[in-house]
Amino acid sequence: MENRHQMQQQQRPGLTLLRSTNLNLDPATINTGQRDDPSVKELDFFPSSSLFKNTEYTRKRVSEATRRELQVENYVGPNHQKLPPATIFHCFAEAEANVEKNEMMSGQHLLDPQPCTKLDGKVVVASVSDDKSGLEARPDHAEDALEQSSSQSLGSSKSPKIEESKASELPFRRARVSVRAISEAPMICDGCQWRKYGQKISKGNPCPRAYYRCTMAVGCPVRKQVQRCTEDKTVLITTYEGNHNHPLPPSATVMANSTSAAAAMFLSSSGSTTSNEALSNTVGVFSSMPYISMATLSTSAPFPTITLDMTTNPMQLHRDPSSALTSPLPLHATTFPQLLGHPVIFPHKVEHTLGQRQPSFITDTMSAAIASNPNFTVALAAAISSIIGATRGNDGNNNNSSNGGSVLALNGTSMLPGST
DNA sequence: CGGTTTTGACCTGCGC
DNA sequence: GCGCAGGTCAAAACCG
Repeated sequence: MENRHQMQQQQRPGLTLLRSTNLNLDPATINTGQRDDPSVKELDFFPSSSLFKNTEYTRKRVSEATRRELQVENYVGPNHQKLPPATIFHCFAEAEANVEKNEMMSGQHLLDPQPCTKLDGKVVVASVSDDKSGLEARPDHAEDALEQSSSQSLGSSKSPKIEESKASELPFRRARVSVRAISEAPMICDGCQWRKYGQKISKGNPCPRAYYRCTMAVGCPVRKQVQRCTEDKTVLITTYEGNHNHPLPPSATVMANSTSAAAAMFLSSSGSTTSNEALSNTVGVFSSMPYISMATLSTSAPFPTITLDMTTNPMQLHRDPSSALTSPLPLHATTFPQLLGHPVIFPHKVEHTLGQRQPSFITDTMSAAIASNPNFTVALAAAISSIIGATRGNDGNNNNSSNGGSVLALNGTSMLPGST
């Protein structure tokens, strides 16, 4: 029996190791804005990295109008502190420097090619399947983390002893991020390429659960489960697990960042706080993600799971009308553009602009930078997240520090670098 | 023909 | 130890 299983493992590559080509992403699945929009500009976003040396990447167009929609929501640390303006400025300066650096390097892509963001030698990993210290993984350990994630996903193929020792080291072997969204489509389009490898009817739910594996890169450990909600068939529950080992297209990055931000906040909190605090902190993150109305955390499951509920009204659930930062704002029904391709409908969206909450000297800078260069938002997010990483390092000693981390919501989307 | 989906069998973990 | 349920494998069928 055991021998048979080992044979299965050895024979597996023939099926699971797939193409290095055929990465022609369906244009409909990429958030390119209005394709006929005259303001649409063309830009490269894929690297010529070794990973994709033999792949074909098409030039994708990104709507200028879509980019202008990017909004800086607010700056909230794990303890709900506002980020000091000086720190924000530092982030912008760093972001600008990185944008310039990236753009000067010919042949370099405009977006970070790695699932973790490198900043001046420091790597900040926002990972769904990460260990206790994973949010500040060292560069030379980034691959180890991925390897670990991968091996954990395929746990049965590893020796029980290794599994055991790893499990004993890690308070949570891995976390999952579950996204609830209203969709008529069989699967939400998150910009990644998936291969279905199984389907199962689980107990208590007549709707089958489908299992998908990311096929955008060989050996990518990311998996997801898709299932319809028993109570409401229009609600699609997508559960992500693992860490991409390849660059993501912008449309995928948005979702990946959002989910990784959730997991990252939870995991970082869980390392040094109680689960209640972790939950509190994690939920706090999503006060800056208007399209995510509810973030719940389940630690009763084998793996801690964060559920991002995009199906209900955020203001009714989590906004505190007495707070200046969370005062009621005009709402309107909208779709979430980053997930378009299939109509994923989010009931409400906070609508306000940069200047409403921040001192003008900051917001003007932000507006100009964001509007003029989409790369800036990416670099800015990376810079801010690097500060988060630094802050996390001090969390143990300084839980009430006013230099808390930050979450940057762009167009209602966390831009914390990382991946699902 | 190569990649994807289907689907029955199998493995593993967990509760009793 | 046994049964159950979730998760995965992999051969066959399907598809473009």
